[in-house]
Amino acid sequence: MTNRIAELRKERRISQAELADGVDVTRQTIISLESGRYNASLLLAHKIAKYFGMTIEEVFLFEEEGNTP
Amino acid sequence: MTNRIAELRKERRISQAELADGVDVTRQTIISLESGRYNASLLLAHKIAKYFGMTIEEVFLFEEEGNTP
DNA sequence: TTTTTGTGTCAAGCGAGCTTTACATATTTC
DNA sequence: GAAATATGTAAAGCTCGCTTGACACAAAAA
Repeated sequence: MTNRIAELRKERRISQAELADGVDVTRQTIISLESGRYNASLLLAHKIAKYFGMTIEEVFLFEEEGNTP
Repeated sequence: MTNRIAELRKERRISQAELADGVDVTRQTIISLESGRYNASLLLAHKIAKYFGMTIEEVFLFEEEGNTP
């Protein structure tokens, strides 16, 4: 799973600190999400999507993983 | 945050075990999600939504919580 | 009546998500 | 050149998401 957070943030010229503040987490958390260290929780994903005025599916990309039958 | 998992599951006459199998978690996890013991991870939320042929936003309901300014 | 199917509880354990604090470095601004 | 702004790393700590395994009970099927 990947996400478009850094991309969307730069498009809109928003700093990590600004976003972190807007969705009520620390800057560390934003860094970790952008660098793929771990995935957002469902709640945080929703807050971030809402912050950008998009749906979760538009911000977080689930490229058909877990297809190991 | 609430979800419509139990509702959707019953509509389609699917058992908890069947759903658990379909999204690759244990039955315990489904029970816990349905009873609101905790929230799904983003990845699991996506799998469940996909299982029902819906979006995350349609299955998981974020009723404007966290509005404590 | 016995067996099967579906739902639920309890408890221990591990890794993921997030926090806090502190430090490093590059770029801009004064 | 000094100060502010933006991004990044590292490590310790807590809670939450999910697992495993065992047991309980009700309703349907045999």
